[in-house]
Amino acid sequence: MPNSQKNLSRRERQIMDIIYRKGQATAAEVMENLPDPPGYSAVRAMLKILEDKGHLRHKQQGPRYVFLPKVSREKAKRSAVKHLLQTFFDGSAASAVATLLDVSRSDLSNADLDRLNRLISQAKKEGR
Amino acid sequence: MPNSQKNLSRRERQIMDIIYRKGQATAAEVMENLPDPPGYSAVRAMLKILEDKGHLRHKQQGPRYVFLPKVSREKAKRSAVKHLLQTFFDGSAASAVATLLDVSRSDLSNADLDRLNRLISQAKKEGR
DNA sequence: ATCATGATGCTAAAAATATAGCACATAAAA
DNA sequence: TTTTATGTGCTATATTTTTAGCATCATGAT
Repeated sequence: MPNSQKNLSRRERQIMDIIYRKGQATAAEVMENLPDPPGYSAVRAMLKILEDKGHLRHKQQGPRYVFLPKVSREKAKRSAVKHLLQTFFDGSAASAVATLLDVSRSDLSNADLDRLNRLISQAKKEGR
Repeated sequence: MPNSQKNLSRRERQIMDIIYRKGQATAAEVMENLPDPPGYSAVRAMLKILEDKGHLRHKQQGPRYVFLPKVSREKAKRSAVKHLLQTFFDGSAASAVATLLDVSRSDLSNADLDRLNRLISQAKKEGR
C-alpha cells in the first residue's frame, strides 16, 4: 500500500490534488495549476519524488511524460470521503449529506435531487 | 482570513485534523492522536506555530492550555467539502452523495435514510 | 545535416519544517 | 514547606521539503 495521503508534504499534496482533479497531467499542467508556482524543474523534481514514493506513475505521450495516480481515483476518493467523515462529521454520513446539499444547493437541479432520492431508497432496500 | 488549509505542512495538517475531530484538545491529547508521535515539546512547538499563524487559539483550563480552531468547525467543514467536491467529484454533489452512501452503507439505519430523503425533498421545495 | 526547442536526469543549495532540551512556573502531595 | 509532577517559553539543531541550474537527449524546422 503506497503510504496514504496523510504523509504527503504540502507540495506533494497540492500536486496529487491537481492530478486527481484532472485525472492526469504533464509537468507543465501541474505547474500551471499550482498556487505560487515554482519553476519548472522544481515541479519535475517533485513529480519524480512522488513517483519514487509510489504515488504516481507516468506514461510517455509523444515527447513528454503524462503523470497518473497509482492508486485509482476511485479508491483515493473513498478514502478521502472516509477521512472527511471522521474529521468533520463524527462519522455521520447523514450530517455529511446535509452539508453537501447545503454547500451545493444552487448547483443541484430537481432531476439531481430526484436521482438522489432514488439512490437512497435503493440503499434502504438493499440494506436489509 | 487565516491562510486556508492548503498551506499547512504535514504535521500542521495532522494536528488541525485532530483538533477539528475532537473539537478541542490539549497538547498531550494532540500528541496521543498523532501518527508517529514526536516528543511533547515538538507538539507544543507546532501548536504555538499554528497559533501564531492564526489557525488556532487557546484558552487556559486549570493549569493547562486547551487549543481550539480559530475558524469555526462549521466553516472549515464547508470548505473541506467544497475541496473534496472539486478534487474527486468534478463538483458534482450528486455523485459525492452516491459515494457517501456507499462508503457508509453499513452505518446507516433506515431512520437515517428516511431523514435523508426528507432532507432532499426539503431542498427541492426550497430550491424553487 | 545542423540548429533551435522543449523535454528529461541529476545535483547542489536555500528555505521551511520538525524535533528535542533546558530553564522556569505552579499546584498538589508528602 | 519541601518535593514532585506537570505545565509553559524559548532556543538550538536535525531533517525534510522545496527550489533552481546545468548537462544531455530527442524532435522537427530550416
